[in-house]
Amino acid sequence: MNIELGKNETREMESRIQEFWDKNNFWDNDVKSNKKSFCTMMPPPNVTGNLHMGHALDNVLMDIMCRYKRMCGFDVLWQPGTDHASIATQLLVERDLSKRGINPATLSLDEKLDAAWTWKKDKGGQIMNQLHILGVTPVWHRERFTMDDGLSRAVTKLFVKMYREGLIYREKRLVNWCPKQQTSVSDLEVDAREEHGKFYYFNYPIVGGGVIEIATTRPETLFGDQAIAIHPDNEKLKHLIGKRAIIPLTDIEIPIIADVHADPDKGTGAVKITPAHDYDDYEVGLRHNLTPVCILTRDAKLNDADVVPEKYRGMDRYVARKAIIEDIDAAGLLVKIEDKIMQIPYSERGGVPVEPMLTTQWFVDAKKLAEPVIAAVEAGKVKFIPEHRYNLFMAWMREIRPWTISRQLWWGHHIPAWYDADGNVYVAETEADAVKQSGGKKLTRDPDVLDTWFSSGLWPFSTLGWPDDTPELKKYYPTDLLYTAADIIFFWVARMMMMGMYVMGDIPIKTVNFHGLVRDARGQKMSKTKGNGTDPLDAVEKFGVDALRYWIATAPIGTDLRYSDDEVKRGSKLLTKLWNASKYVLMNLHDFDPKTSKQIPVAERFIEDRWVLNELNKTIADVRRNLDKYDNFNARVAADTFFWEIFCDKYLEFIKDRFWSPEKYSAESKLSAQWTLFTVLRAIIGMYAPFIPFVTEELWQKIYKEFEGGETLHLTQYPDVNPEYDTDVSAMGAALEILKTVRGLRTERKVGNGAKLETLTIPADTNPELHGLIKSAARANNIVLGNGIDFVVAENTEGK
RNA sequence: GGAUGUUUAGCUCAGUUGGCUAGAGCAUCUGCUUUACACGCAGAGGGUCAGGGGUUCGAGUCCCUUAACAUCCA
Repeated sequence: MNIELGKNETREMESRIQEFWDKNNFWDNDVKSNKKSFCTMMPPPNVTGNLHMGHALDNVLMDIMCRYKRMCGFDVLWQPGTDHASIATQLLVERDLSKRGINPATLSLDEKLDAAWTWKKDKGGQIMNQLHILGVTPVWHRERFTMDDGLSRAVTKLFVKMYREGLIYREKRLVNWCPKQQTSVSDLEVDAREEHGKFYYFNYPIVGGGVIEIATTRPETLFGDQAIAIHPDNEKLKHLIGKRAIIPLTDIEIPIIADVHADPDKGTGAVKITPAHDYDDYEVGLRHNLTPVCILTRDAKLNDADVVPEKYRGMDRYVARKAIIEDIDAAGLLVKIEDKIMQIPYSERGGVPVEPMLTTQWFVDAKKLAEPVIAAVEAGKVKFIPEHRYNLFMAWMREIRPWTISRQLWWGHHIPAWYDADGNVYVAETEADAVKQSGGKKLTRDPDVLDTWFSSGLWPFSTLGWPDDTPELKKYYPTDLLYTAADIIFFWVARMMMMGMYVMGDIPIKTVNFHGLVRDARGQKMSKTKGNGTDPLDAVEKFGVDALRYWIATAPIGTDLRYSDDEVKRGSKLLTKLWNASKYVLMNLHDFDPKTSKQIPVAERFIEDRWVLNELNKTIADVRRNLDKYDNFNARVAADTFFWEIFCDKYLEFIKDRFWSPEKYSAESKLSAQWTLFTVLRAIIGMYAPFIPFVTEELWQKIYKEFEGGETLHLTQYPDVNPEYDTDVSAMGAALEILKTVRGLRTERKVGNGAKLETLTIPADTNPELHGLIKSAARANNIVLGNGIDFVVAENTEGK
């Protein structure tokens, strides 16, 4: 073999290899093959998004597994695609329009949609191109978008089906309302933030004399009050139950009622009940037949309801709060104001506190959908990694509430419902169907769109062709594995589970692997506002894709990962080491040819040869065992330990003398080492292939392709345990011990590692098979058998 | 307030079902231009495994408890 490895020009090499892969569609699935399938779904990123470390983490971890499975002979389908991301995209498009001097509010729906599709066309490919750079191997030509025709058809079809089966319904009730975006949002899109607020105590005059003191954090809603509640067992106040109180600043009378909601130990023990503006109060209202009266506009200003005095109409909720308190004070009704730490629910996207708002929305009966999921997960059909996520998932599933799916937005899947002039609703897959249902009336379409997670919940089967009955669905559903960050366990994973069970009758994913967050070197969350984020592509420019991937493969299960350039440099070091080791192996194979050189049976090879093969076997078993349970971290550690410590630091050193001074050894000494080098290096390259696919491909192309045939390393068999390599190498332990002791003595006696030893004394009972190895590895001219270990340094070290 | 997780070397983390002297990388120190690699090699120092209690022949690992931190839910 006459192969020389030059300098490794990482980025040049990586783009060359990427181009080679791109030309060949190596990663295509084959639905017709008889191979066992391995299927996974790419969590669809926002179509207009930019690649960040989180995406890099998901996709590289997934890629390691897909490459591994492919090399294990699976028919791998990794389904890529992007999400329309409803509100997130809509905000970007509107911002872009405004920047160009166009007020989005003045555009028609069609004009806005045009703008969004144009934007999608321009920016939509970007994140996929960025992912591509990471060398990941989804089946690219199968890329889907949640608003594709096929996927949209799935959404419509399912909506109609669920409506007909009573799982989707339309109802007027309190929902989380974002006054900024002026849309409903689901419970999940609300974040509680701790804030310093105030607890206001003031009096309501009682009809017939006296006052009742209440405490509230939201005085501005008082015009919507429908009652004051007192706990029925409240000894101090229960005599007031049945009387009527007057809302301050008005002459409106409301009843004082008995309800357990009024905690005698909180505040004053009496609470104002505002059914249209508080979830608990809404429930109280239902119990007591109170009418919810809404006193806020869609942008959270006091409205024109009869109960709202003229003065406060049009005031923002917080302006009104201040004004009302001042006026209550002026009226002599204010008792006191206390500081209070409060949890304020904020709209995730809008960035302002949400308002419980009485509106008509579409809901999914999540409780019903959750039942079969809970049963399936309890039956062990879904594996969570790490396991403790099981509890989190199940707790949420068991307490799931109705899912608000309508959004007052324009970008997304428009709800397939139409109304006639009387407000009757017709749900149908097409407008024509709806008209038919109505008996030919003139209908208008529901203006709302669906929560983006409604369509992404269908992802595991809509991308496989549902609602059509496709061979892909039969073969690849349920999918095998999902890597994702824990923060979308409810948003996405739970919704996929519910939709999957409902539509397909089976869970959509067998194993869900949650990884941690990527943090900066100091452990801070990466965020745009802090500016401490690292663009994965910057890291690629600095260190190369393989180095970044190697770093990602150090992600221990379920814990956060800290990014720093130094960490990624470790990847570079490993790559350089692999390159140099390969270079060295090739130097020693220049007079070797696997096609013609004489075979040396493993049993006849030198003990160090048999030892390294034996260690290789153990390592391969270890790596495979870990990869089989999706543990990339321990797989990589096992490969590293073998490659660096066993192969490079020990084996390559042990055999040097056999190459430099062949005359001292048997005729087959060199061949024995050459065969061993040739096979072990191949196994190392194979083992590392899923982790660092570029450099391993390059090495394979240069060294092994001509002997093995085939086109790419990544479609060869993953290294497997070879029973022939399991020979008795137990004697080797003694040699390693002796050599370690000698090195220790060298340090102790300040004898450099390069210095020759005149004589080396080793224990008399040392296995003779080891003498040659010990002599050469310890750089000793003579071996003497004696008691313990000692040496005499050669006077004038020769060969210097 | 509830739930879960974390706490092991200066730093970042491993440590499988309880079992030889608790490991790695980085950092530190010492030596080495040994003909693949100084992005390297050979060594060294550094840990009361968060604190306390318990089970056991034996506990970083199992149980109880306390504390700090993190995340999720309310």
